[in-house]
Amino acid sequence: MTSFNDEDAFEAASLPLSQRAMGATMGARAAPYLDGLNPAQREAVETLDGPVLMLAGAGTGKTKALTSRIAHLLTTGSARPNEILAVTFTNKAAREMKSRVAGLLGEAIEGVPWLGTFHSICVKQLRRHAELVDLKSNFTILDTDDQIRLLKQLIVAEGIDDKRWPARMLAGLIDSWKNRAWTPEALPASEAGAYDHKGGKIYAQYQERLRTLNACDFGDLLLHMVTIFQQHPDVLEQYQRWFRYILVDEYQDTNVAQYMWLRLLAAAHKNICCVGDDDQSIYGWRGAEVGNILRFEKDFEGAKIVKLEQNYRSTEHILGAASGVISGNKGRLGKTLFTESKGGEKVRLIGHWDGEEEARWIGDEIESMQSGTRGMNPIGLNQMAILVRASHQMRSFEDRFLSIGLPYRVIGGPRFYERLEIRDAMAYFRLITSPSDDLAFERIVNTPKRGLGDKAVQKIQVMARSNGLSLLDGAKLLLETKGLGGKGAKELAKLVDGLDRWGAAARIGDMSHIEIAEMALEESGYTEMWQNDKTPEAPGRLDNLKELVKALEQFENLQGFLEHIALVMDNDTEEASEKVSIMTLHGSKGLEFPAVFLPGWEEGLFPSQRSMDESGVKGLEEERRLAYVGITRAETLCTISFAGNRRVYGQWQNALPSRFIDELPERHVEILTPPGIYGHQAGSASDMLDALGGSDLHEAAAKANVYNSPGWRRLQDRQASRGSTSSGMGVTIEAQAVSSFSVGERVFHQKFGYGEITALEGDKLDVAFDKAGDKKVIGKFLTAADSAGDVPF
DNA sequence: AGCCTCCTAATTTTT
DNA sequence: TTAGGAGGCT
Repeated sequence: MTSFNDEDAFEAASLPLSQRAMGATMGARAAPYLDGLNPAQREAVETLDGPVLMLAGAGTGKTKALTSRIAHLLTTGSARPNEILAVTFTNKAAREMKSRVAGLLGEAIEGVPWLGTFHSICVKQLRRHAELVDLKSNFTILDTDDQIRLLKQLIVAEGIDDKRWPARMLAGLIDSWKNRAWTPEALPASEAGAYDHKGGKIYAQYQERLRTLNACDFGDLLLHMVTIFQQHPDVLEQYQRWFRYILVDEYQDTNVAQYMWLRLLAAAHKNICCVGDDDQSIYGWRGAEVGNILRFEKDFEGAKIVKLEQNYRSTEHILGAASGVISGNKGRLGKTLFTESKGGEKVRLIGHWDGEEEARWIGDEIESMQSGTRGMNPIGLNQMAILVRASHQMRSFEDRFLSIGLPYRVIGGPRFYERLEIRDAMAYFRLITSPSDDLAFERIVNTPKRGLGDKAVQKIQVMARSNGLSLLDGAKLLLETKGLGGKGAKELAKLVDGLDRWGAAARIGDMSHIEIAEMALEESGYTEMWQNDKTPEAPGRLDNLKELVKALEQFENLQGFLEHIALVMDNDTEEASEKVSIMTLHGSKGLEFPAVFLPGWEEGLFPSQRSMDESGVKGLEEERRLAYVGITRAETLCTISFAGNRRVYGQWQNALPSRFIDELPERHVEILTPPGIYGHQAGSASDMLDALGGSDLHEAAAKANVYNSPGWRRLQDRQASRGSTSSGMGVTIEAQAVSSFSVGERVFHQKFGYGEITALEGDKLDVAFDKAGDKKVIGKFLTAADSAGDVPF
């Protein structure tokens, strides 16, 4: 089949009428993707030239628009496949786009667009131009583990107490510097002083080490390409000519380095189409700059802004609730989602006594929804999700679901390729393909145990360094010079010999890479190590190793496998069985479920206290966007809940309902009454108390405290005044919580725990905390503690 | 070298 | 509460 382009259209015009009619039909069939688009989507798809910002709210069909745009570029002949660059953040998104583009085009187009993650595309580029940043094109990509081990060596060498200054912390810092496109030379002095005044220095050393190791970390992939583009205009021009049209997904998540890379590439032709939603920017803590999307019009003059606001996912109540919450943020680009679907259930809101009860209630609710006893059609478990703010919240659900036998799946746990045994195995593979991979050598030299402890490894390192050799070669030399004795020497010789043989086998090629991998794992004693391991995880690890070997089948050789795996660490195995999904709010972005539960909406937990402490209003706004993302995951049923008491790090703490609850527009919310003894009618706080009867005094007092909390009272008031047209949702948490404290009063602080007020200065208070000592804190972060909350029970 | 015990710290996570 | 790391003991 031929492709459709301008010439075909031109030819069609000169054809006899009958054939012209046929051509027209074919034309229509060639662009069926345009038919299913609404006017806004269509505009975003058809505006091919110049900068376009597609502001796509949740559930407004942005992937559809994006893929249709690619199809349109191709079918109109505006671009050949390899002239299109489409970038995503995750491999999953890239896969999805690839398959959808293929679906739209059928067989019509030959060739493939450059479609991939920022990192995978940068790797391709960097392998081509590695020498420009003093690397060889076969550089290895370090994972976080390698990175931290390397940093730790530098930190120790620098004489820093790595307990006070953990390597992780520096790894995070360096990462954030790279996200902002700061090379060691460009690092602002204000930043270089971080990490015990040595941050900048160690950063430079680290980069130097990477160069000698012929390695990169993830941040480098982008940063090196930006450097190359800036220093070698000829290279940049080549890519500018090559990629005539650029598309970017999730633009609100781009960091500075990614932004610079994009700007450089688009600088000549400005044919860049960025798709994103400022309201769904939830990765600021990882370097994403909402500013990038907010500034688009200034960055690209004459940019066309298209807003996709028609939502195809959720009911009007769900959208109304989400819109209400997000409207509390300042400086938004501003979109208003609407839907043509009317009716549906309101967002349900329910308070619980504690986290366990919340889990119990949600479990029951899921079961009744599943069986259809809720007066609705039964909903399958696959159609339901529980979205939490922090992963430790998952635990109460897992406990509960295990005990009632409700099948669930946790999404976003530790990933396959990050598991210990997989990384060990891959370190063996790395050494087989590149014997000078020192980090891999360090990792497995004593795994399984070979009697090669710190002392032996140090000897190898000294030998290698003083002779300018890799660790493996250093080890060989050490053996030759008899620098190591006894059992260690014998074992090391065995390992070195093994690595030589496996490596040779891989080069000769009369064994498949799968056989070589199996041989290495077998002869090194690695498999045996787990077979002899009596811990309960061992069988699982052996299974994983088998799975790893199986994964090799899809690759030509070990090298190809390793290169692929460095960037594609995900492993979503689409499971068919019916299970409720439990995941974090972050993990839920981009997904949708008919029924969604949003538990744990409590001040301090959500919005997260830490976020607010560290990033102030910016942090709070990001939390609010997280709330918006959560609500908009739901198609038909959204249930928000909070608990008055929660065990945090073993200590019972009480909490107020989240301020986000106040921000839900009341006409879209239905307030449910908690079940059990608290459930007798829509009672007042005192009814609630009465219902408690003469149980344990502490407990009763604690309950009284919860149900007298401003948040709970507000809920009660709201329930009482339902139907009234008052729009104001009442005073915010801050306004209420800044109530007057007095010296000597017992208070509670989310971070510091319980304490006693020792002095007052306006809204700042001196508090002597039981655990955290004397602190000066702002009143709004404190709540009054009664004796009840004080006593763990 | 390996096991055991004590101490500390504790969001969100992709590549 | 609990998990992971570090340091100490055998």
